[in-house]
Amino acid sequence: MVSKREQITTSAITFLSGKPLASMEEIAKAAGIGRATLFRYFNNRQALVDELELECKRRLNRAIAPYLSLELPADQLLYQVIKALIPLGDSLHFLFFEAFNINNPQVESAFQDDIKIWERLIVQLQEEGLINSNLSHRWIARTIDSLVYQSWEMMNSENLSHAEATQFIWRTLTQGAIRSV
Amino acid sequence: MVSKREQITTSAITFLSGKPLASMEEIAKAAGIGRATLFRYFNNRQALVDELELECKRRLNRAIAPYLSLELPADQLLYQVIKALIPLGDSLHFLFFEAFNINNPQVESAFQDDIKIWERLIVQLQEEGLINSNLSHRWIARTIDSLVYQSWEMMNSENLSHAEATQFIWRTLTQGAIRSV
DNA sequence: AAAAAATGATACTATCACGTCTCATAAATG
DNA sequence: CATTTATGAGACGTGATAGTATCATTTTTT
Repeated sequence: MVSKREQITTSAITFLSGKPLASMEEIAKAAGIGRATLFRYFNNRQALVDELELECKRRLNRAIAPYLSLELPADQLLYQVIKALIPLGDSLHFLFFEAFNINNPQVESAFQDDIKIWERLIVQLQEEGLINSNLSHRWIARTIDSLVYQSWEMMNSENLSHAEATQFIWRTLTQGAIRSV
Repeated sequence: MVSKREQITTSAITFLSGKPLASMEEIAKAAGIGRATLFRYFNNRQALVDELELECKRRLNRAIAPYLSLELPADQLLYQVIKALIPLGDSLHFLFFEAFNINNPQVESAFQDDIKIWERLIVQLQEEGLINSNLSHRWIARTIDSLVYQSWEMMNSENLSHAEATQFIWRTLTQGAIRSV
């Protein structure tokens, strides 16, 4: 039994991930409710967006939490995390687009924890000698982000399956995409 | 001697790549002209955006044209193309953002040629046995796009140099970013 | 210097989306 | 069945922006 507020949230994340600049009326319509009702649940657009960002964060945390406690080797951990993120394309796409304008400091601070988890994972990879030492931490972190993001778009527009997406990302990360002579 | 129209175009591409939703007034101000003058050069926003997209396309073509005629091995060709694209971050970033809403069919068809050039390059790579055969053409094309795009953002926000960007992209493409045990 | 063209400022209209409010109706609750 | 609550439709005011039009001023041309 999900609350109506949760229904709206879920619908809005999906809808906004496809049309980030949609009006409140469009968001309401996509959720199957009237515009007035949407404003009854969320005082204004900012309140809605804040809520959506936090919900996305919760989803990401929930998806990867099981693996963080397993004490896996860093590369296996990374593989599991990527695999777990793939089905969360909506949330990730929404966050990527919204990342520019996270205004609410409360929301922003909530994401600091996740950034730390991410950094810790990269450092762990480095300590186990698994990072291509020619590349910087930041580059690697962003490359992973980019590939996950790209997967979502291709899963939407060019029927790429979850399984393929996971494999493509992993192969690209560990083997590269092309061979140089 | 560049025309005023070209000055405006250049300024607008740079400005919009940083603030894609800027108003006409902001675009005018960034170009150092009045809003009215901006509307004298471009009848409406759509006309401006169309022009900017075509200008970006011209820049990309101009940058890579020299290498297309050289009959290089595909991997060297790709390397040169990527290297040539790096300084065009503004144009690429603008196009990435605008890619969603290319409405003008005339503009859209103009980009078909480039897509073909891109596809041809990937096919050439494949024929020379340089593609990781576990990955699809589309995946590889998009991965390259993503990495170039990512470079632009990092060159802007985290003082990544052109040279580093080129090397990071190439290493990531040919070696991957991490090693798996 | 005189004429012509380009420009900036400003006012104006139209549109669109946000956010508020009211009211009639539907749904849930007792 | 009666009451309360939730909802949808729509009116309304507000503010931002697109696009048009005017006019004084600057710049360019001749």
